Order: sequence, then structure tokens, then C-alpha cells
Amino acid sequence: MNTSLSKKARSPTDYPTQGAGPLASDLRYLLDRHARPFDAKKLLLLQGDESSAVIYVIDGWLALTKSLENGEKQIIDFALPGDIVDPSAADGTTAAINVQAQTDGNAAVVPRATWEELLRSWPRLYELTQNAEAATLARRAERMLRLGKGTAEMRVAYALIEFCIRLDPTLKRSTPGFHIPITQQQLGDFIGLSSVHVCRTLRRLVRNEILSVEDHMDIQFHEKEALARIAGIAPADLRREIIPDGK
Amino acid sequence: MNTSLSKKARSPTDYPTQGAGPLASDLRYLLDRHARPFDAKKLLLLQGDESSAVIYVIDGWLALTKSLENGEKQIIDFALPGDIVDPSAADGTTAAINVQAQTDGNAAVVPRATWEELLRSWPRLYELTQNAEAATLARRAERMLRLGKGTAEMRVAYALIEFCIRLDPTLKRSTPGFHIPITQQQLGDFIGLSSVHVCRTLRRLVRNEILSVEDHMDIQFHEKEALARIAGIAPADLRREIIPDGK
DNA sequence: CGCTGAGTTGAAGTATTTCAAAAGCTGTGG
DNA sequence: CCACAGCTTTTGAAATACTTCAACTCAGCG
Repeated sequence: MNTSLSKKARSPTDYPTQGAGPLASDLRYLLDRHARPFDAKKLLLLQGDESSAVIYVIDGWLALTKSLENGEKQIIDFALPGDIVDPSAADGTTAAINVQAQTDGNAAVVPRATWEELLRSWPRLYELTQNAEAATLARRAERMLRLGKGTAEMRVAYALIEFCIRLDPTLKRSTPGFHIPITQQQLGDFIGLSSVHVCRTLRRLVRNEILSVEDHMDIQFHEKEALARIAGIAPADLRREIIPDGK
Repeated sequence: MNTSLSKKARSPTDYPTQGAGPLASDLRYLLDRHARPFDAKKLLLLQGDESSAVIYVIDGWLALTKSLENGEKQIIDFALPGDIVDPSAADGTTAAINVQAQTDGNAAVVPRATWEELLRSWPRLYELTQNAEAATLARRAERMLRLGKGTAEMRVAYALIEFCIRLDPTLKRSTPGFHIPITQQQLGDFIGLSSVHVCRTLRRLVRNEILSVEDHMDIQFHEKEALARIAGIAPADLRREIIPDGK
């Protein structure tokens, strides 16, 4: 087993399971029947592969990526517990993106036909899916806006706030800080910056006492308002935009 | 009426209606009942507005945008005839993006409840919607990849190829060139470049005889292979990825 | 104890932006 | 028909944000 993340003995339950919350327990049971564990860094699906399954993340993180021929990689999105990943392209049969495990975890991999069946028989699941899709589009749009028009500082600040909100949608987190299981290099691949510039930008935010970073991406916000100003977003607004109703 | 685009007396039918193709004529009739004409540049929906309607583009182009406080605007996507726009955020009731008419045209604005009803009664529409959603995600992911990791040349080349394919999904266009109803400034807002750099980049492509540009964005490809190499995509692959089956 | 991967920092290079000025087109009103 | 206003495109020059390269530190691990 890949132990790259186990050095801190982080159990799957260290990662939030907020997404599972709204699911009726009998539906969870159905999904659990399709559950498959995955190890961090495992490539689950390659762009262009035949694929007609929908992935429901039970716990752990997935990274959705695309690459250029020269090997440069863009992380299009991260899928967190409760998120639904439909990797298929417009032809319905090949994957438009790579799906790679970011941490250890579990996912229900449901063949499309079965998924459609589930949607038909569980109106509540259909509703959740609708809202989850809107959330995905909204958060990707926010990121595209900053990818196209934002400075490095804005991109970093926004990404951190997005992670913070997705990890604890209630906005009433019990602990002052939070951990994101990604390297600075990957944060760069996510927001379109070199790892070096991510480092410098984070350092600047720390120097200005807006936040602190410890022990490989344990983040703590100190000046939440300043950070939000830099990110160009009000956290409450962002929450409404990217967190499905009912969470 | 706003005449900014009527100088060339372009009738709506100058814009492609490929999306309407797969729709049964009786379904088209239902949608036509919700049809509303729009004038170029008209703002149809503002980010944050109450909105629970789905927009089916009948003809003309819509621009989906997001703005920063400082006024900088990113065009997240263009919606072409046959495309379905669901502007709602994760809360299901407010719009996550601005929707602005790019050209004159017509769109069916269907209240969400009615839309759900249509989906239930028209399996074919449901299927189309599924594929159209996959297409939207796939093409935005391709653009994000280049926004994050591509050079100006790559972004311009990719955008032009994307427009070319979306305007004529058959890849067997009757005329050698095609027109895109956007300014260089807007192309910049779409791919994250200043209008000045869009201009320089286009000029370089023209100088290298890869394509020609005339009369406000009448584009003609001369070295399609070279352009595809610069864009980092094989047109046939891109077509499979972003054009819904059956078009 | 030496290896590996992640983070940090400085210096140099480069892609892109910004600023500014001018030229081209299009529609408008005299 | 001409002159003018307004917008888009074009081009040059200077500024800048970010990348690349390279060297070094640090922590965890075999």
C-alpha cells in the first residue's frame, strides 16, 4: 500500500464526510455495494479511456486533471467526499479527464446504467445530483475567473478559502485551522502557477500575518477579512454559490 | 433595437442551428412557446439575481461571464444554438454567472419546474441534456488546461479551433472560412489575455501564414495541422470530446 | 547516515501587460 | 457627400508578474 500519506496516520475519517450526510441510510447502503477503496496517487482513469461509470466519492480526495503533450498538468478540480464525478466526454463513452486518487479513500464506482436507475428510483439522489452539478460549475467558474484575470495572490487566497469552505460547509469549524492534503506543486497545478511562485506567495501572506502554514499545508487564517479581500470574494457568498443546499 | 450587429444584416439564420437538429419537431414546438428574442449586448441575467429558469438557445450567441470587483471580466463560455444554459448556483435559486446576449437571437427561457417536466416526458431531451452537459464540462476543462498552462499562442489557436468545430460539427464545412461574432477584446476576456496581446498573437499567426483574419473576425485556416499542433489538440479528438453524439 | 521529496530563496530571463498614440471602419447628422 | 464621433485594431516602448534555473535546507524514512 502506498504510504505517502500515512506518515501522519490520517485515517479516512479525518477527511470530512459532509457529502454523505443528506443521503438516506438505505441509499448509502446501495452505494456502499459499489464501494472500492483506493490508495493515494493511484490513477483510476486515464483521459481517453473507455469509461461509462459515475464515481461517488465516499471518503478521501480525488484529483481531476488534464495534461498537455509536453507533460504540463492542470488540476481541473478536486473531488471531495460527497462529490459526484462524471468523467465522460460528450460522446458518453470516453473519459475527458484523468482521475487520480489524491489520498487514500473509498469511492462508489457505478456503471452509468445503474446510476440512471438509481436516479430514477431515488428522487432525493436526483435532487442532490442537480445541486452538486451546479456547485461544480459554479466553483470552476470562480476559478476560471481568477485563472484568467487574477494575480497570484488572488488565486492562492481564493483556493484556500474554497478549500476551507468545502472542508467545513457549516463555516463553524471546531478547530481553528484545517489541512489540505496537497503539495505546493499541486496547488500550483491547480491555480496555474509554478510551485516556486506558490511558495513565494504563501510566504508573503504569512509574512503579512494574514495566515500561517505549518507542517505541509496545515493552514490557519488570521485575517479572514483581508484574505477574502485579496481573494475577491465574501466567504458567505461563496458558500451559497458552491455548497449544495442541505449541507 | 440594438443595431450593433445588424450592420452586416446578418439574419439569425446566418448562425448555425445544429443544436436544433436532433430535436423532434413537436418538442421544438414546445420550446418555441417559451421563445423570447434578444438583442445583442442585452444583459439577460446578472450574477446573484434570483433565477430558476433554464435557457435553451434557439439561435444567436450568449456570453456567460463573471466579473471581479475591479471590473475585470472573464468570459466563462459562449452558448451557441442548441446549447443549454443553467445559470443557477448550488443553492438552486441565484445565478452564479452573468448571461449576456452576444448577438441578436432567440432563446427559450423555461422555468425550472417546467424544464423538469419536459425532461421527464421527453427521454430524448433528457439524453441530449446529459450529452450537452458533458460537452460543456469537457470544453471548459480544455480551456482551463490552457488558461493555466498554455502560452498565448496556444490559447488563441485552441479557441479558434473550438469555435470552428462548434460552428460546424460535421468538420465538412461548405465555406473555407467562418465568422466569430466577437471582438479581439472579448477573445482576450475569453482566454485570459489582454486585447493587445490577442492582436499581436493573431498577427503572428497571420504572418506565419497559418491563418488569415479579415473584416472583424472572418477566420480562415491555411495550415490546419500547424494550428492544431500549436493548440495542442487533434481536431477529430476535440470533436469527439465536445460535440454531443448525434450532431 | 545518506537518500528522497518538499519547501525556500536569489538571480536572471521572458511572456505578457500597460500605456500611449495613431490608423481604420461604421454609422450619424449636417 | 463630408466631417465627426466612437469603437476596434495595430504598433512601439517601458514596466512587471511570473517562470526558470540553481543551490540549499529540512524532515521523514529505509
